Amino acid sequence: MDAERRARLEATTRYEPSEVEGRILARWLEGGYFHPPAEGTAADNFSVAIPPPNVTGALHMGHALNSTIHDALVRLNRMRGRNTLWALGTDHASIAVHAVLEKELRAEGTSGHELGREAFLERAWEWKQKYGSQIVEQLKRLGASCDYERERFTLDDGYVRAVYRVFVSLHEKGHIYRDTYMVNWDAGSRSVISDLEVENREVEDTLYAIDYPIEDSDEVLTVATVRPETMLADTAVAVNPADERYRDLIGRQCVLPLVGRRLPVIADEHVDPQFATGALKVTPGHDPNDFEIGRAHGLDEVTVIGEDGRMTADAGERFAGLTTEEAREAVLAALREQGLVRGEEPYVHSVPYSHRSGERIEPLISLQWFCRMEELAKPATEVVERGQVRFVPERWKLIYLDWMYRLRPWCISRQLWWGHRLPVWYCDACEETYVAEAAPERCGACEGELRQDEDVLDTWFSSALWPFGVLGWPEQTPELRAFYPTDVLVTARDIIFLWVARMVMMGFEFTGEAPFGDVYITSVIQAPDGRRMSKSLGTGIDPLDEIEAHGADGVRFGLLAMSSAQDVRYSADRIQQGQDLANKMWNASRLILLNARPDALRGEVAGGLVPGPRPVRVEDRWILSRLQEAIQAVTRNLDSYDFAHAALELYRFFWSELCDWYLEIAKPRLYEGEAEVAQTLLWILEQTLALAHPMAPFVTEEIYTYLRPAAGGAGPAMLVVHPFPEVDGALLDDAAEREVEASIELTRSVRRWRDLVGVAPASVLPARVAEGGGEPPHELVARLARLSFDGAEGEPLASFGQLEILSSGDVDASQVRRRIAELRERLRGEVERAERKLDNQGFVSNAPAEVVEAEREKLNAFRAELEELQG
RNA sequence: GGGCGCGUAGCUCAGUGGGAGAGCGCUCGCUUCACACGCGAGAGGUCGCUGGUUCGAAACCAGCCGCGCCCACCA
Repeated sequence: MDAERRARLEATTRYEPSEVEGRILARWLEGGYFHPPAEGTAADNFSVAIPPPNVTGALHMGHALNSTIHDALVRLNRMRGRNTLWALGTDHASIAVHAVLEKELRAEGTSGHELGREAFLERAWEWKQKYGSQIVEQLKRLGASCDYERERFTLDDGYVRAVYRVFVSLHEKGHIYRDTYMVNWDAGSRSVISDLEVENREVEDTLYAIDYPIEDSDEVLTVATVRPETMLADTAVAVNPADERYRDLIGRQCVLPLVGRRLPVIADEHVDPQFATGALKVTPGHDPNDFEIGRAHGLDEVTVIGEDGRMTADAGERFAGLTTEEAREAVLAALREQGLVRGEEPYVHSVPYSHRSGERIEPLISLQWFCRMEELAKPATEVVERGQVRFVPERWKLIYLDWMYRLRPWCISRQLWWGHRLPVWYCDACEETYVAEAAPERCGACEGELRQDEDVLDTWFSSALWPFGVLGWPEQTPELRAFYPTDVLVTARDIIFLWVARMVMMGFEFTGEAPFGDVYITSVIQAPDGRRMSKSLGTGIDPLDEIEAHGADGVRFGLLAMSSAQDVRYSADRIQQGQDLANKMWNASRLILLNARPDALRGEVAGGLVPGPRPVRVEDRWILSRLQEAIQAVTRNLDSYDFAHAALELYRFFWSELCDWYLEIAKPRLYEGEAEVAQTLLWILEQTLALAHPMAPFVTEEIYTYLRPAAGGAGPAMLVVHPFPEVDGALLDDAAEREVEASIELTRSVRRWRDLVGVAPASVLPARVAEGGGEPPHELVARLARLSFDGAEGEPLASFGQLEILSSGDVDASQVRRRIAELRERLRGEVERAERKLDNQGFVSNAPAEVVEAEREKLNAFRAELEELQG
């Protein structure tokens, strides 16, 4: 280390993330560490594909958690020496882009409609060029080691080819078809949306009872509805076939009020005789349930509500042009005039809303493209049933399967412009339809002009191809060979159906295998008060602000530490804990690096950087053994997706064992220039940095820039490609652990005593080892508990095992006696409790032998301690 | 209507059959030559309630109370 760097290290008593992170990131990128060669096989390599963020998106807490988890896994595997790819890309996000641009255009006093398709798309591309890479830059801030040189966008030419290939193939197989069917119309985005994009909300409405006169009689049939305006499209009235009350009416006609249409009274099992009057007005054009009934009975499908959410001309002159709410009032007023409103009552029920625009869904009959799911679902269901695709936590498996078992056709066309325009052409002259990857020139039948379908595909249609699309499929690219299938998918539970299930289906259909092995479902991070984190509620916390304030490592550690199988509230304390850990690592490293003499290093370097450790004392063997346990625990936790425990185990080892005890114990030897302890410390530091790197990459990499020259520069150029530590069984040492832990306990006892008795912290107390007491207490106790064994004589004030503390000027003897009495009392209680337990025959005979044995040992220990206090 | 999950220290959460844990907060004490984003010591819990299984339950079972989420075409 040159003098200047050394001086800087000495002066920097606080780790400054903002000063470090940009510099370290640049070196990773320059070094090409995130850009693996497309070599080897997917079985040997490690790969993941990022859930492609929306181009409109800014990094939110969900991305931050997801990316931190991805990155921990990616870095872990890269350090294990696997050829590792984190495939990166962004999603075109039709609806979101439309929403953003429409807002801009409105501000300019125009609209997409006025602009027209071509100009709108031009504008969308401009917008994408300008803002689309924002989130990618933000991922870098987090330290995400994606392959930034292989970035994909779902509207790239290659990706479009993949989408078209899939569409055409599914069409050829008969899975994709065009049909007139009831769909979820979202007047907000002016498009149809899929069932999955609909959310049902509890709404308080009014249930109206309306009299429908029966033809050629004075009787009426009373129906119940919350949407009186839809009566204008009624084409029947239905009753349950088993309902005695109405049996005679079946086959007769009602006269639809206000309209005058004849409505047959039909019998259908769907009708619940218990509900309201047991008579259902049937509106096949505007209610999904009625649509089914209508199709079953061959009823007319009348439409009175248009795609703009307003009443159409077919609603009649009085109502045409009104919104549905206005129409409802107008219809009710007209019915009241005729005395046909029989009753009204408050009624709570669930109503569909668009998850995209937030507007109420209007069920409409529309000509759309659909994808049948039965065939596609088969292998995707089996593979999860068999556990070849494994959900973590496992409970999501049931939820996935439950959905797969009752899949319905997926409406895949959208009335938008930004996206993959359907590869479908129509000939208006002869009504031929062409589905092809490339536009046909003319109609093959009549040579007529062709017109391409105006619609684009559901954004999730293209996302479903992501794991192989991102690797260049349908071309047989080297990337595809090297990295498909991927190893694990990490995502949030809200897109298990929208995305995960569809990827599995498409994976099987087009590559013959599942696109990933494990599916890890992350926590959802809520606001600290337990509400949803959202911009509109004002409950969002910006990860970039947090990175700014606490450093990327702090944010990463905090997110991992708070992650769980449950949803969790955002914990600022956990982030702070991570920041503190980074600072602690920095300062512990300073202690070692500034005091270890590099010329002291001896021995061979194997794999890493520092020659193996040179333990000479029991505490050296102790910390090396503890380090092995920590490596084992962290590794196991990372491999089993238990990130919180991985993070907290690292913290515990580093702070509570390495810093609190070993560094304090070893310090004097380090200052004295002992070569062995210096080497041991440098080796432990190297191992620990590598262990922590997947979770806290920046601070560990920064420290490595000091460690490497200090250690002679033999190892890997950067920590990012340093071998991940492996447990060395030869370093596990139970005897050393027991011995040092006993010393730690002794130290704690002495400190507790000092504190209680009120000895000044700085004063060193005379102490000795009781006669015939065997081995003297370890010298580390003397240092850590501030005792001196310089042969002083005197009365013992207190004893801890063989250790006696002698009276001196600083101690109040009466206070000491009182405390000792209390301690004895407590120990007697412990002895009694243990004795009682061991007297319990049930316990002794039924509990496992080692449990009983452990209890006996405890009892003996308490008895011994008590005995010692008697002196 | 069906399903999933949660209720543990003041707060946020671990712990899933052998004597209640972490971080923060709180109290007391420390400019101890890596770190005050620090060091040492401590207080604080009838583990939602009621029953059961067990020698032993925070953990397993049943019921109840409270909270959250997902799925579902009863107007």
